[in-house]
Amino acid sequence: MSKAQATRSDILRRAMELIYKQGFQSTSIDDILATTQVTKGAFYYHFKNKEEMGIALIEEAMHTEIWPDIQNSLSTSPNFRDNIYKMMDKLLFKHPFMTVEHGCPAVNLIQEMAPLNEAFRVALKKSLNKWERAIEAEIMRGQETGQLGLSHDAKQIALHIITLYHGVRNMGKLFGKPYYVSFLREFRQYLDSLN
Amino acid sequence: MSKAQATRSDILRRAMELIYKQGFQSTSIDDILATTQVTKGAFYYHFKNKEEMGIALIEEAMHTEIWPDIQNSLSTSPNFRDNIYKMMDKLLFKHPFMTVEHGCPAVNLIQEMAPLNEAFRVALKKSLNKWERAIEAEIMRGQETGQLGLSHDAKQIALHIITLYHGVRNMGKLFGKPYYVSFLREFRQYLDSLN
DNA sequence: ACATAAACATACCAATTAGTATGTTGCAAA
DNA sequence: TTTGCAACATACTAATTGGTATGTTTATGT
Repeated sequence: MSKAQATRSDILRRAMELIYKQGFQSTSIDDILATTQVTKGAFYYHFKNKEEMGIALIEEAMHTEIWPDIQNSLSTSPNFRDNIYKMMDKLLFKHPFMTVEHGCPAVNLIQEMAPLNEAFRVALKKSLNKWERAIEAEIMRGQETGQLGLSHDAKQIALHIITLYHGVRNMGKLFGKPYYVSFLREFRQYLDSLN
Repeated sequence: MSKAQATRSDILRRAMELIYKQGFQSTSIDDILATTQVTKGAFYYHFKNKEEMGIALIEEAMHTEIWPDIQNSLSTSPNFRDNIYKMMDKLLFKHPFMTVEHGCPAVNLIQEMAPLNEAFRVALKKSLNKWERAIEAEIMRGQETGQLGLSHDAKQIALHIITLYHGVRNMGKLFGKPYYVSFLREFRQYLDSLN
């Protein structure tokens, strides 16, 4: 990685941390620069403006942070229910920097920015669609191997699972980690109720 | 209502609108004043600071906006499933100022402010607990009338329903009203799967 | 009618904001 | 070695921010 690429990556990493904790609009560029070796000139060399940096964040950082957990879970065991459950468990409990307190950066950004900025909405939707298709594929694999009836709509279930993830990430902010635990129980029951 | 109370109420109503659409941190006091007949002196006569106004918003406006929909649905029909379904339907489709685009003000505020401000977290949690208990009571009524097995944990189900509401409000920001429709179908199935 | 406090109105301030203008440095090709 | 551009660095600006200081008006009890 060239020095310039490293600078760009430093900006994005630090921006990710701060935006995750404070929100996009409330994180100033000076905030990001203050805790980095980067100056304002460097920032505006790499990004046209704050918005473009946010979009880059979604497309790059987001992708390298959350996607691995998903791919490490799905299609690993023959039982599709176990895989989806493991995916949820990993996202909620095993991620290196996501906390119950601050939730999930993708969920947060959707909440904050989707209504305000079309470019954000498109980038976030694209990112979520990828996840949805991965879950959908796992469910269809379950159907093909006879673990799940063909009458179920795989896409609808996939979206429902993502909806649950969004919900639990928000509820966790109020009720803390114990709610994650009780949610996972309910989630397991939901998966088993699909027959 | 005295003139002073009307002023205070004007501030809160307009603040609600703006905070709902832009978020708490990104709504400035000048924003609120600009579209009201209220001056800064009046604002700071009624509220110590922006934070205190936000707390008042949660406790008052929130309560008069969302609570009626809940009480108008629960305990109206003998079938507890119908009532809970109706509550969800009303909240999602029938509310006078909530839109799919901007979601639910309570959900938004939890997302944004719960990790940043303890007073907000407490006020929001209190507000949500009230809702949770109302749903829980409805479920227990269902158990007492033999519509639902006693082995179910009413509180856990109530929290799960609220989790779903949080999730769908967020997902709606990306996928629009059609997703609400498909979610409601899935929600009906979930309610019926509880036996 | 008048005192007194409640309910405002206006002018201001220091800090912060996104963004720009104008530099400088370092390295790679000629 | 010099030229040229990529990759920064520094200093600045106009606008916006939450909050305050210091007034004026309005209602209300006596």
